Amino acid sequence: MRTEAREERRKEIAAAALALLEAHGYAGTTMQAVAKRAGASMETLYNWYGDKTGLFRALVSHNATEVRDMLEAHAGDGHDAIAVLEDLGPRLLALVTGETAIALNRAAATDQTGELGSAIASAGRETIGPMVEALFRRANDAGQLAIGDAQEATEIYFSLLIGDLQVRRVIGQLKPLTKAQARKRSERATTIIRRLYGPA
Amino acid sequence: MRTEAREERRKEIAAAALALLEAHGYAGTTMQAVAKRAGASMETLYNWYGDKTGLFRALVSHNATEVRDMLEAHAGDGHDAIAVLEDLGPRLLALVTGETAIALNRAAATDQTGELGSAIASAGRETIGPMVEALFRRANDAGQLAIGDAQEATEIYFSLLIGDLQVRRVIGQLKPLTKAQARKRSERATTIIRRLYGPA
DNA sequence: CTTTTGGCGTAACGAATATTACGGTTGCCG
DNA sequence: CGGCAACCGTAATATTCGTTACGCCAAAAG
Repeated sequence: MRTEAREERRKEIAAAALALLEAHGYAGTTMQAVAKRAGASMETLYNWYGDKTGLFRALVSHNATEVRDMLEAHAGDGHDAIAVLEDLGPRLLALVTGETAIALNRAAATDQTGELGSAIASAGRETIGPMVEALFRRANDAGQLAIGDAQEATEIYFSLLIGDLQVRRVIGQLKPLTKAQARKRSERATTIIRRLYGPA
Repeated sequence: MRTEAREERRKEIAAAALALLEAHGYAGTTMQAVAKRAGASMETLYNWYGDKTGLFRALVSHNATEVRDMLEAHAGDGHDAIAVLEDLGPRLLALVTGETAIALNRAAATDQTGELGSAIASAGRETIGPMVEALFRRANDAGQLAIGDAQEATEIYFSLLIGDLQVRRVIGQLKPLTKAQARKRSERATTIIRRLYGPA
């Protein structure tokens, strides 16, 4: 199989596994079902991914790079860091509370090894975090905000933006946010950040 | 079996199930293991709880009332609502990020029916929430804080206090908080609340 | 064109476990 | 003092997957 076709097949398998994961959860997603839906064989699944955990680990990191690419495309380099933040907020919310992210978090919740959790965390903490932190630094340098500790500001911003939405989604107590809800919540977060760090 | 002894046995079963849940997760906790550890029979388990989900549903609501009682004992009626909040903060954090709560949330994450999630949410949203909301109202009436919308203030407070700690605990990416960490985080939340709502 | 590699579809294997069944025992109740 | 209802300990039962094995085919390699 040419590398190109193989890459294509990987995406098909990932898509199949993800769809099943979102629909039936980790335990409810069987290798057979993934194989059937992807039009792949069990042999391929096990040769490529080792075991079930490996398949979903690949899923998580695949998804993580997608998220990163998507965000970097919108991290913007405009002069107005706050405007970028206001654009980024609803986008981030949609991502972290979307079906895909929630399904992956649910899977990680049942994974005793913690590997899935690590993969998820590295996408969030180590990729998205620094991106927002850089934004705050720029806002500080531009005199838009007076930020002492950019890392703490980032933590506070995420707390305000996301809060407990993810857990509530994970335990099935919250429907996906509408665009309006996401925008409102994002606005609240930026408003508070402005009040906390706004220049005197 | 006398009602008293039966109540005792219920507690033993709950304790056994909870211990196993914390150690091995929902899927890893078998009914056999619960029976053995509790010194109960399978027959009793199924007669009393119906099925495995029923057992854990009972566990959640049992735990919820315990949490509520524990908090109500400390909700205090002192004049200084903020002082009460500062005492409550670390306690709340310890609860929601503790082994028990996290294990129950993990279980709810795998429960397709959403029943476990509902039980958890009703403990949080419908019990703890109003309790804190009342505190804010009192602080407002006492002139300590100038709060327009007590419900929104509560949401913001919880976001700042808890943030994404629970998800991170659930996916195994965070160890239980030390007392010092909990205190620090609680202080940050109250400080910000004061800056947002402090009287002019 | 022949060989070989990789992959498909399906079936078989084994282990795990939710749920049910049952014989024996204990303690309440009339 | 019997009888009965509840409960214990343990053993089936039946099903569900993760994982492995295999026969066949297509396409890449030489």
